[in-house]
Amino acid sequence: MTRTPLADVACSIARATDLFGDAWTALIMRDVLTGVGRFDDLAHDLGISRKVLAARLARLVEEGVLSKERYQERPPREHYRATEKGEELYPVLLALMRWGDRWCAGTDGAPARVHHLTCGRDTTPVTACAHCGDPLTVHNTTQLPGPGGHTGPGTRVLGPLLASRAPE
Amino acid sequence: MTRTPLADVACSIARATDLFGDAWTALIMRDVLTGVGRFDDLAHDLGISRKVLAARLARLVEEGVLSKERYQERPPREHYRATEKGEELYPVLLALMRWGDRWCAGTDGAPARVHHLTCGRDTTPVTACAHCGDPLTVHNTTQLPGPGGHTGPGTRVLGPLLASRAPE
DNA sequence: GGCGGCGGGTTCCCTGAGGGAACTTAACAC
DNA sequence: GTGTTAAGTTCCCTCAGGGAACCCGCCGCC
Repeated sequence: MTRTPLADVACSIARATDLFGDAWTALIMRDVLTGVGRFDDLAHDLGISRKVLAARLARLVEEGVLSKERYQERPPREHYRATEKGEELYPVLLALMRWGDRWCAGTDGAPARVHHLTCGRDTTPVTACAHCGDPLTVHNTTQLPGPGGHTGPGTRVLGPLLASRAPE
Repeated sequence: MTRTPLADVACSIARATDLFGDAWTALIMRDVLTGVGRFDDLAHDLGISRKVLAARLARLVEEGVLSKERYQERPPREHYRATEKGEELYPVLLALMRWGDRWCAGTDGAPARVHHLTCGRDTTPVTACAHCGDPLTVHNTTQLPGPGGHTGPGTRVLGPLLASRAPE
């Protein structure tokens, strides 16, 4: 299959997707970020093949998203924890969860609530502008080439194409 | 392969991942949301196999994320556009892009900038609490079972496990 | 001190999804 | 009637994922 390598494309979405665009990675990160860090727990909880789980974990450790730590010496036991790089995937999970809540929830509502400890309320994650705090949508934003947007052969920028929408 | 079906798991992340947890889907949505909607344009832009592109588009249309519209009659030409359900995937893309910018960008910076038309500035997407506007992180939130969190066999809730972190 | 169990993987085989490229159909355009 | 563009479809091949069995170090215990 030789999955098309996306990491070298000049698009942060592609680069992130190269790691994250796998059905299991998001769920592994969900579990690890919520405290499930042991191999067997992950395997049982996710229903993932142990082989694939081992491969995913190795990849995530290699990428610096997880770290493997020995939490007891005798007998030697290890678990996986999120690094800072891994913890910052949390907003991606929240965005996915929010979308799933809105569009995939059954009649009885969302399967889980997010409780914001700081303000003490159940909350809904909103993707907002860092400056003005307004929610960002397709319609009130546009993408422009950035400093790293070298447009060589085979590279792509998250296109500044919004203005030139396809013909009506 | 019979990819493990995740849509029936009681977790919105799993449900969203069932659709979105594929390397191509995120990139297709990126393109469609930025105005690339024609089959050939997508195929060239992404470098995706045409067979897989056709399958992905069919799936996305079936799921109600994209719609296929005829934009000219003679000769008949069609393109794909995001539905409301599809447009709401934008925050997920922004979160992915932000993460990629922070952790995968080269020395020359992010490949693209997000410009917020409403406030007129280049912005950084922040995942914030809908109530107080504070950024949400792993540390200031916890997950609790929601109304749809029926914990039958084979179902899972994004666990309320944060408090009971694995042993140190 | 041998036996069972647990945690954390690794190995095996099998299926089927993805890659690549060629082929197809339909509607013009010259 | 030859060429071009758009939008798929078909073919073959390889390799990643699923499933289940196997393995190894280190216990606890009787």
